[in-house]
Amino acid sequence: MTETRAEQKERTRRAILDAALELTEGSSLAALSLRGIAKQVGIVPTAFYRHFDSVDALGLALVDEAFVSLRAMLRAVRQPEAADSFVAIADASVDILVQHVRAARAHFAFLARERAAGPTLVREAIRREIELCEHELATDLARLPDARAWSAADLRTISGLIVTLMVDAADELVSGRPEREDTVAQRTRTRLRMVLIGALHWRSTTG
Amino acid sequence: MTETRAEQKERTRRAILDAALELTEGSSLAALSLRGIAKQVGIVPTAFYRHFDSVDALGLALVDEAFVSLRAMLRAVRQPEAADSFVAIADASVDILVQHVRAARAHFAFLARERAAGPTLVREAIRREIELCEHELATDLARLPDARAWSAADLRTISGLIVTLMVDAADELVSGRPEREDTVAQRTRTRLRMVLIGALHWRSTTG
DNA sequence: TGTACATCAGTGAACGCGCGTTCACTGATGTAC
DNA sequence: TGTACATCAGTGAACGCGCGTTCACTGATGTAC
Repeated sequence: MTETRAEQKERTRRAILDAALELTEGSSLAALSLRGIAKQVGIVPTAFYRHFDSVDALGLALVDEAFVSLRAMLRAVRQPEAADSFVAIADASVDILVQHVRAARAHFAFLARERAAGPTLVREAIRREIELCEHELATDLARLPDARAWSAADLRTISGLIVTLMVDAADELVSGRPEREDTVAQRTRTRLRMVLIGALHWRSTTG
Repeated sequence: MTETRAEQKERTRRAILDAALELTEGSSLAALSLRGIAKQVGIVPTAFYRHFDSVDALGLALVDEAFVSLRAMLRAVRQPEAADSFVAIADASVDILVQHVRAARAHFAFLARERAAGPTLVREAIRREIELCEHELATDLARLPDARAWSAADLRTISGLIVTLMVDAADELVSGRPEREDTVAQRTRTRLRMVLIGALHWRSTTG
């Protein structure tokens, strides 16, 4: 045999998750239909229950999966590297965002959608994840020598701004045509530069 | 009689639209159910057809309504007034945003949701409206004396940044608890200040 | 290697339910004289 | 003002459909000897 039963089962499970991600595009998690998924996968509706306890359980699995992709990106962004300036870090982060969104487009599209229109619990979970991200960025920024002039509140403002711009870029990347990728990346780099210039002149103009 | 037949009919139509907006919260336009609306309004499902041709037609009416609220806000923001600085304009714009979101919360919540998860046509319409908004802001900014140092591309970057931050603020206002209103407003004002400082130092550091 | 049995991914019929929409109706409101 | 008729917002029965989930089943894959 070329494929064990376990491998075949995993392949079907994967196909169900992929079909769910695909069908969710253009509507939402709440509108997912078991029978639609089954049709797309090429199994009978009842076979679904060999892989998930219910449609809700599938929804949870999708959320978990998408979060794995999101956290993988955050980890990559935080990877310590020889960064000599804010601008260099920002540019590198945009590259990492673009790469990860390209590699797991369906997951990021799912997150972008459910962040605005998902069930309350999912919305809150995504929001919490983004807040965590802001907090970690603030911590990372605080370690840089140029950051000494900033108060804790300044750091929160700056990291909040950066994360908002990155989330907006991710939204654009998943909702636009793939050929817009470079445009969005370039625009986001410019935006981040402008924000960083504002941040660096912050105290000198207000304090 | 205290109410004409026409007035009563309009009241029911209004009740259908309000019920639809309320039921759409937490899910999406695609998941709207005629029978759910009818139950909420207190009419029999078939009475719906005295007011709308179909459920799709109701969806279009909601989009139209929400756009009226959005455009009313944009008009208010552009109202020429004695604004002596970018910061004063920005602060005033945040106030107008907060007021309008408070007054038409359901409409803005609808737009925030459908922008990410609505039918493709609706998503594109909202996106176009936001782009138009960026373009108008760029035009307005170009008229200000301080803007002479900026190229057309700079103007687009700046207005894009500002609109992105305002849209994010609107998202926060409709999805957070109402008591967060002041926090969101204050944070947005601070963000806009930082961006404007970056914009004012833009050419001097890069050109 | 061959046989007898166990496992279990996928099948197909069936269930009760809510869906959008149609149709002929009712009876209060509105109008013409 | 009173009467006879028209309008039409809302009613209630009915339709065909897709939904999630249950159940007993089949038959290929896997295992024990």
